Amino acid sequence: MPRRNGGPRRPSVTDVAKQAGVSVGTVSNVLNRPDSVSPATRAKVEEAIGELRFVRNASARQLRSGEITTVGAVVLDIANPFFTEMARGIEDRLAQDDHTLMLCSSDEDPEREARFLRLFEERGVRGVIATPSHGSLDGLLALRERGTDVVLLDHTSPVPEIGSVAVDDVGGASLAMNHLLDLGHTRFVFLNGPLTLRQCVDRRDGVIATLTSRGFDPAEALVEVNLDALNADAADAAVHRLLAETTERPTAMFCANDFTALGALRALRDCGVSIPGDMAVVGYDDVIFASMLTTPLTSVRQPMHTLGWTAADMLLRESEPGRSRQVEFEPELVVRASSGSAI
Amino acid sequence: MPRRNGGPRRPSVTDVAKQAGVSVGTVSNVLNRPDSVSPATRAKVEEAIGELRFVRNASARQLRSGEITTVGAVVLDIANPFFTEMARGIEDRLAQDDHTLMLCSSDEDPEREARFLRLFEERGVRGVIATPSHGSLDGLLALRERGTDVVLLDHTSPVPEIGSVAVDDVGGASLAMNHLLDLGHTRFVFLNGPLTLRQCVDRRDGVIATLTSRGFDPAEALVEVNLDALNADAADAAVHRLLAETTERPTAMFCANDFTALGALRALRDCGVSIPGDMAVVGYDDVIFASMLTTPLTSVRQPMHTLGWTAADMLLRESEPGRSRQVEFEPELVVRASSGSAI
DNA sequence: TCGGGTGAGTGTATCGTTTCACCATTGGAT
DNA sequence: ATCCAATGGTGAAACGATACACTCACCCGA
Repeated sequence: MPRRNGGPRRPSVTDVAKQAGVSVGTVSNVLNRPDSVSPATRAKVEEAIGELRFVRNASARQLRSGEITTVGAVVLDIANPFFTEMARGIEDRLAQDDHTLMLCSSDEDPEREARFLRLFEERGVRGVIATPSHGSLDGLLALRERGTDVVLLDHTSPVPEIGSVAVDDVGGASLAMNHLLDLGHTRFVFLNGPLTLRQCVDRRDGVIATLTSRGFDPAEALVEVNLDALNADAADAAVHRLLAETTERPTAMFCANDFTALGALRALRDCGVSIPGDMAVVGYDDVIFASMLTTPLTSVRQPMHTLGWTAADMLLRESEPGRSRQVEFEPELVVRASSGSAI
Repeated sequence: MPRRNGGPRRPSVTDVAKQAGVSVGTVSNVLNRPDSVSPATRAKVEEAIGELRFVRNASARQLRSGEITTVGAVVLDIANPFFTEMARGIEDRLAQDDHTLMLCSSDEDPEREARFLRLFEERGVRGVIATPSHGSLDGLLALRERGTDVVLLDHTSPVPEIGSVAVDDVGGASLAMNHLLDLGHTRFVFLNGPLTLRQCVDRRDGVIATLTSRGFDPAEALVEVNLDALNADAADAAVHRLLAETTERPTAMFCANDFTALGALRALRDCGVSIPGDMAVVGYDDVIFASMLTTPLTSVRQPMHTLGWTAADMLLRESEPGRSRQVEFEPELVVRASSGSAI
């Protein structure tokens, strides 16, 4: 039975009732419907609560009443500012309705993800917000089918029963490329990540489409580099290789992610390429330190806080009829020194 | 009563028992002590569980058995990599014992902190790990007194009933200063934060002590700058002011935090001060991007993951007798290009 | 044949709340 | 005097899973 660690049993409503000389029902009323109790008895009960240091038992409460004020969230990586910023947004929306967030990091491991989903379900959470790891949505779909509300984050939902909040990655890439084209650049590098990630595929589509629509032949104007992972070291190495091989060097570079942009910047400086003079650079995500680099980084900003806020909002309004279930936001370009002007 | 959202009631052990033609006790045995059930009946029960898509109700389970596998943690800022890295450490240790973490961010707001502590207590968590906001430990002490185990993180405990895991900030500052002294520097800037933060006070003590012990008079060799907040913009402005005012410029700078170091680097470059040629710079925390700057930053690394791991370990072993309750780790200096050599 | 041991399964009390049908007491209105 | 409604309060029945004391076969050795 639940005891204080090593100590005596925690006081229950029964103890409070005894101490105050009333029935348990009255104690419960004081706790949940204080207006329906006379001031005198309420005072007595409250005093007893204080004296005994009574603290409600959430398990019993939830078991009986079924009232749920917890929402579960699984993100890909809790160490990435992109996700923590979204978590902030979720939390802020939940706080408005006195709900709380239970945050877990799947580390892109489907097994961990499944474990957390089961945990949430056993807990009987109000709903789950998830950034699915690695394509497979089966677990989430099954969960939804068993009756738990689900909202997808940074991933568009393929089915109408599951809501989703995402960002237009095709459009984001267009923003970046149009910016560079407007500056007069004609030869580009696209430093992209693995094409198993939806984000990378979408951003590539945006790059290609933009070039084509502006009258360029991608096969000619674009050098594509695909990294194994979206991190700085991989980017650093790739850029070194690129500079060594290429004879006619491009003048602009679009990176799929700010971390890769960071690595690229390091490599470029290493090789004596000035930024933005010899090479304009644009990143993606606008993470916290993008503006704090020695050469502040132009980047595509995603409304991270709003994403989280909206997902939580969608979950809490789940029962409302006829609202839109698939939301997509537009990213925004933040221009800083690293792109500059080609003229 | 707990229902699927909008759907029928979730199946319970009773439903499973009926479906499988056994008693509820047997179902419970299959769930918790599968070896004590014959293979034939176990199969029947498991089939029923699958058919009905039965999922345990955690509230009822916890209410009856008192078994707790959740630990609560409150950190100051979930967006700071320093804290998320510690959270990782906590989670890794908890996973070993099949426990899970409920992570909350107090945003340094004592009211939010109190709200989360109450939530944890009502939930009957196994214990709480907290980085206390703003000095006052009263809430934590009261919680402990009511029987919930508590471990302090990045803060030394003033009382024996509460364990703590912290880092020697005095020693960390010494590492940084000794490094700069060894390089031959003789005039220093200490870019510190507000002295209401324990960390800033301790680091200052370390700076002063080190200078003194190496034969310098701090009043002469050291320029102290106290920022209102530990962020890049404040540091940037302060360094601009400093360079304008000072006639005999110091050659080395120690920053209380990597974010302030970032701002300082920006200001220095702005003013044409070369790094590390004209000014060596050392930061604190070794956050993720410290190594990825154009001039990689020398920084004092704290064993963040280990801190979290140890705190969780301490909590899980709470009942063991005679183990040390106040742990302090030593930080480590990571030397990179930004400090270089003064010779 | 009997007593005892063992393995498999049953039935019910229990955890701490909330809910809800139900009583008592009051103070008017009829 | 009688009835009615309102007000404040009671106490037992849930909620779903677990623990535990118990029954019932069945087998074994004496």
